[in-house]
Amino acid sequence: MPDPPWQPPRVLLAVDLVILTLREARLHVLLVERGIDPFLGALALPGGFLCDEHEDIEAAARRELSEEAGLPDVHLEPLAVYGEPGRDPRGRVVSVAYLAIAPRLPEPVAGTDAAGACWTSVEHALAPGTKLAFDHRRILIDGVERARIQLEHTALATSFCAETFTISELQQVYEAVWGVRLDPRNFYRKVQGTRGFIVADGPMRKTPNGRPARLFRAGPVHVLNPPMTRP
Amino acid sequence: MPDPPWQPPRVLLAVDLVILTLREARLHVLLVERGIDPFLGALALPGGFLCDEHEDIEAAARRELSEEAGLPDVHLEPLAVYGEPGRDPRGRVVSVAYLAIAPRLPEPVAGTDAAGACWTSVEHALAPGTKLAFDHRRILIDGVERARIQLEHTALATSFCAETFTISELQQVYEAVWGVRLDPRNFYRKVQGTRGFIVADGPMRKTPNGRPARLFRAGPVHVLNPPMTRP
DNA sequence: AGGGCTTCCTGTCGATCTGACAAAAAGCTA
DNA sequence: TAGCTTTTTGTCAGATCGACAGGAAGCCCT
Repeated sequence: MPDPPWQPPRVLLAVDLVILTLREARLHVLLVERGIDPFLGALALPGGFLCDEHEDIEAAARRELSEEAGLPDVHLEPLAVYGEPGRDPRGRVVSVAYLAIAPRLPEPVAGTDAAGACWTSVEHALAPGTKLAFDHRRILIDGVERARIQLEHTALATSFCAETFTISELQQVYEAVWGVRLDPRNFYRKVQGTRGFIVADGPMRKTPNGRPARLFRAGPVHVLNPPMTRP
Repeated sequence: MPDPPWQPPRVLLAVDLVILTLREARLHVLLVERGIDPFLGALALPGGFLCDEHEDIEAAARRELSEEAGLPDVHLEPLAVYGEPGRDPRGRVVSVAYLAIAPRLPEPVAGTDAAGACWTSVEHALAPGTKLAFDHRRILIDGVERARIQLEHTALATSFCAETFTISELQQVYEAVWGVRLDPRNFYRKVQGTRGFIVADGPMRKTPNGRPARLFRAGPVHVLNPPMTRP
């Protein structure tokens, strides 16, 4: 059968980043104001196209992470693919979304490439009145839900914290991401009972207000056994 | 700044399917023998390129599911993206993998498009001597692991069963996918205690051997609360 | 008909985990 | 030193889980 040389279609490949952090005990996401044509001026997740045909997708995500947010070394994991035909008016664009978790940072962002990059509370970013470019609202919802699930089964929460942290700081991570209040005593017992989750960091202490707290750092294990269960 | 009209690179988009079922109480995956150039004659997961630029990715997965396996209506969910630059010798191919679960079928496959499609036990497909095309070994490993996790938290196990099933049939699903032996009495108690997982299907019974068993069908809920825990 | 076999279903029991508290310990401030 | 805050250590009842006993309900065989 002399088939005509049918060629499969080619698509544009993009990466989008859901970069989450904690600011003032609330979950925030990094949004940029778009400076080019589609959705110009609207808020969007950081991201961009593959720079050349030989660039690895995760490498592209790390490049955007560094270019647009100045965050070289943070937790990064694939989230999902978004390739609905009509999602980008420029043509067929398939986007690979990544979830990135950054510890609390002093100033919004420094040395960025995008016009205006700013931390926005997830509550505000997902409020009915806020418009996000493309299907970034859906991507953000999926990213937050993924973070919530990962907090249950993995040690992701330590990625929100600095190198050393107290147990109540870790608890604030869970409370902010899950959007619930937890009992400090039960949380203390649970976290201490999950071997390998956190390890004591010398007898050092810290003095915010009240009794000084012990300092810990991330433990060796990544999957929590038993898992943390949200109410 | 007069930027030269830089164009982002275009890539080929493919879908690959990890289609799992149960045969003789063991987990099987559908593999096809490749009939064209790269990895000709080798075993591979069913899949193919997007047929045109406007086809939805999940629609393409359903199309392949129907063309190569003759399975129109089965559980289908996105698995992951595989886009490493060197994974396909023909050029830059990014593949979206899907996980499909089919109930036990009488004959291997009927009315297929691919040359030789056959159910292979996952144990054999992942044995050290078996070679799979591209990075399909990695995709299969990820698919099986995903199925194991989904069995814990969702009612996916009912997708392996016929419309009505006994509790011990459901238990065989868990044992085959998890690769463990479970206590029938504790399994019975656990499944019955998870409300919405399975619902009784009349007082009907079945007679394989031994005392007749009650028949059930899939319940309304998809996420299990509490989850099933593997040992 | 009755014994033996298989599988299904119902319970029991101790160990463990969880959620809701009490209360002591250790700092600061007034 | 009293009062306040936050951390840390316990306590205790209820829920859950793994291991097991044993009855119930069919079949097969003699």
